[in-house]
Amino acid sequence: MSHVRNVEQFRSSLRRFLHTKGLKSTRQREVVAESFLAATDHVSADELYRDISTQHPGIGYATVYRTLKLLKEAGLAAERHFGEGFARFEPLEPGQHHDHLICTGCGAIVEFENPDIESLQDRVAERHGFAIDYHRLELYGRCAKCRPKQTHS
Amino acid sequence: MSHVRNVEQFRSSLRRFLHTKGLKSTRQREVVAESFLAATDHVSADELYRDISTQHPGIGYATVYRTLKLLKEAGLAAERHFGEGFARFEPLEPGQHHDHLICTGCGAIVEFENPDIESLQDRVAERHGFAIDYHRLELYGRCAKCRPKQTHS
DNA sequence: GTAGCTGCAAATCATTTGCATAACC
DNA sequence: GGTTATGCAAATGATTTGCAGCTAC
Repeated sequence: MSHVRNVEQFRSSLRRFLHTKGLKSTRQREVVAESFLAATDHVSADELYRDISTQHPGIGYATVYRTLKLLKEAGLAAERHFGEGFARFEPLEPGQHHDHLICTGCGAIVEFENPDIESLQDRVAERHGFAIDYHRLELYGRCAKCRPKQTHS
Repeated sequence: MSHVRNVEQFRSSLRRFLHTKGLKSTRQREVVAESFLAATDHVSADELYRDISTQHPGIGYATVYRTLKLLKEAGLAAERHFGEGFARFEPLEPGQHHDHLICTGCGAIVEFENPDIESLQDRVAERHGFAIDYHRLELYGRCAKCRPKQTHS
């Protein structure tokens, strides 16, 4: 889903963000951003760090965390918590949003979008006087492969 | 919403659970369970510990955590993460479920239920071959009080 | 009795931060 | 050239665990 992405565009978005904020565009930040995009979606900071380490042993844990935080601020990454005790991150296509189906058997994560659900959410929020900025919807269950076979007996 | 609850029923559910598992019903576990029910919904372990401390200075942090874990296993408590860096817990009415509206201004948490959203979720899951066990839906935004006043200019 | 608990302190794990040095603009 | 970034190591904060003594069954 988010794999079809314009790397160049992502890179320049980041540069623009850094420039606007008076921050510097460094080799490390480019490397982290690049690896982040190249990685499977929903990497943890640790996974990303390890990925990077193989090619760039110099880059430290702290830099990975610091860069991920910047990417979030730039609106280029989203932080997710799937109840594993640590965070996972995914690249964000500007203006795009999706929710997740998580298989409690094999850990597979499937992304989906559903406008009908979203408009119902808006209606609920409105009813309570809220103005929604963002939301989180996760469905936990068993994927087709992990589903226990039907008991026919 | 979950404040109207039968304390006696909760207590006996816990006892039954402990007994089935060959675990013991102790004074501390009763105290923690009691305070948990008495507390405002969505307490953190820390808040609960402090609550308890005032009446029962002997009970330690570890016991609070351990009992909360038991309550989860017993299906009597749900653990929630609202992005604060720690967990919040709420008593669970058997078979009842609800979602949350969270104000990013004042931290207010409002519970809601919406069957229409739930059935759409089921349909989405089905389409992907998933069998849903549970889900999590959180809407983040500003409540009526915290909403910036409309800019009319 | 004895397996299962408790309380404390120490351990763990993810994430953050202080600081001296190094890199961008 | 001065400000901001990096990399390490140490700090933090939430949660867990080891262990010696205590308690329920």
